[in-house]
Amino acid sequence: MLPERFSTKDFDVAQIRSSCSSCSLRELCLPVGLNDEEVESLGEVVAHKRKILRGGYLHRTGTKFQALYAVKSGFLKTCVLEEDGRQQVTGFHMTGELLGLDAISADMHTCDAIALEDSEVCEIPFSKLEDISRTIPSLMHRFHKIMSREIVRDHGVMLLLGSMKAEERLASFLLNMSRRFAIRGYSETDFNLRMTREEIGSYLGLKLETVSRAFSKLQEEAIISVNNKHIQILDLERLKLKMGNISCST
Amino acid sequence: MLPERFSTKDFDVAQIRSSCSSCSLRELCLPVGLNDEEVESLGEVVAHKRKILRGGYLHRTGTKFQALYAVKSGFLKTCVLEEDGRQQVTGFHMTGELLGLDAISADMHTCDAIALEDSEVCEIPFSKLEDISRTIPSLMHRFHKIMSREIVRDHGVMLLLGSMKAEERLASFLLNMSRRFAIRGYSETDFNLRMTREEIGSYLGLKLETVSRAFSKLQEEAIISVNNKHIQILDLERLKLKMGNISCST
DNA sequence: CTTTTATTTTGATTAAAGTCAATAAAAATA
DNA sequence: TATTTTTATTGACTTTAATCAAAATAAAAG
Repeated sequence: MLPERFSTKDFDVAQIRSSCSSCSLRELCLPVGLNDEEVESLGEVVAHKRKILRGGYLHRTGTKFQALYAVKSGFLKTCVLEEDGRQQVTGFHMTGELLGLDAISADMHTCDAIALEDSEVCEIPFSKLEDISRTIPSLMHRFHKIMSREIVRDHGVMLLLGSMKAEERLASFLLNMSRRFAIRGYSETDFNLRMTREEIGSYLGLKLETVSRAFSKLQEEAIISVNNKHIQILDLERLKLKMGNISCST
Repeated sequence: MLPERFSTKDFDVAQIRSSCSSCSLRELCLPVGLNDEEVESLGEVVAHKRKILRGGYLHRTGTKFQALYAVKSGFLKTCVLEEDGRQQVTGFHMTGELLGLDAISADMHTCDAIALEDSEVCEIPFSKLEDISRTIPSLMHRFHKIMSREIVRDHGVMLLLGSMKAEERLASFLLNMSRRFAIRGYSETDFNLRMTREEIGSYLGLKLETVSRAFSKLQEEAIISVNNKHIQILDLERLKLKMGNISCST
């Protein structure tokens, strides 16, 4: 199901040192340049690995917060669900990304995290992470940057939801997916989406029919090619023009 | 311009100990229960105070990140501005709240912060905060909770922008304002908004005319009374019903 | 205090997206 | 493989909010 040009090269350094911190801690560790001793401390932090089958929950709203989760493989969505049935997908999460940051606030998860394909995560007990980050300032700083980046990302989504039209939103979404696949060594112009039109719609603040129509429109214009969940971007530049100069970092 | 029933009682403890950490550090310090020595360390952190006149910038997009800002008094908005002129108000900020969290990510401010009335902030140099939080774990944890809460708040705004109608959005906004005024000792049913209809609209993903119509609608229904920026909530319960069971914590 | 500028309200019209409905296609299950 | 269920597309129509425009009100500046 995954594209084929995936490379684990980036993770080799960590892989040699610690069994579980392999790709899961890429996000948190690699950019800070830890020494062997420091990485060893971290090895203790991420002792536990978890597999979640497609459709399964990594965590549910209201349950006690124990650990952050680093996505080792797979694809997940997070969504907030209100009593009245209103639902909003707040994010899609792929390899190397960190989940559970919202739960620190009230020691309780504020959203559901559901696997959109069989996935693996590493548990990072949060109290341990805080302990260790006291002795490794660069790790603490790195963690702060990750939290901050989530805030910046959310502000980008707010801009999208607050000021963009359906087609612009979809273009923005596709470019974001494209970039994130590219970072992980997959094709930036040819990929399979893991989520349904309804889930895309929820994330983009649109109904599934509107999402479907926007896909069809972009295909008519020969900007993308759509076969169900398989997307090919035929003209990256024109797709970027569609969203009108907005950066695709959301 | 501010409502009159304001009390500084909550801040007295800190005020005795350190001149500037008075109300500015309420958010960050008070709930962690620091001892005198710890508060003294913090006094060094928040040495610098700044006044911003109405319409003035606290910080601008793209400028180097140096410090977080704790609002000591006044009222500010933050907004992201795109090259094509698209603008989105990402938040309104009142006494005791912390600004600049988005800037940690790339060592650069990602939004403008503009005073909507004459305001005072305390600068909290971020590197110092990180240093000190190493020796005061409870402060570090408190800071993590604040960042996490910002993420939760943003998810709430995403839900609002993604799934609520104009009138529901405005009801949600008013209830949020009401709650935040109440926390600070002001009336929860009678207050002056500091922002224009256009700024409310930008925050809620609506045009100013739509915001105005929604105000008029709620007034017609005798749920609120509107006199320009002066709002009276006549029926808090019905206002809550308007937004359909969604919590007003955003 | 008067003039100018900015803000707010309201109406008429247009554009965009939602809703309802039918069909088709894909995926999951028996 | 056949059947059921889920997901996606498309059309017709409705609702919602945006746009355009004018007037009224409030705030700021001279």
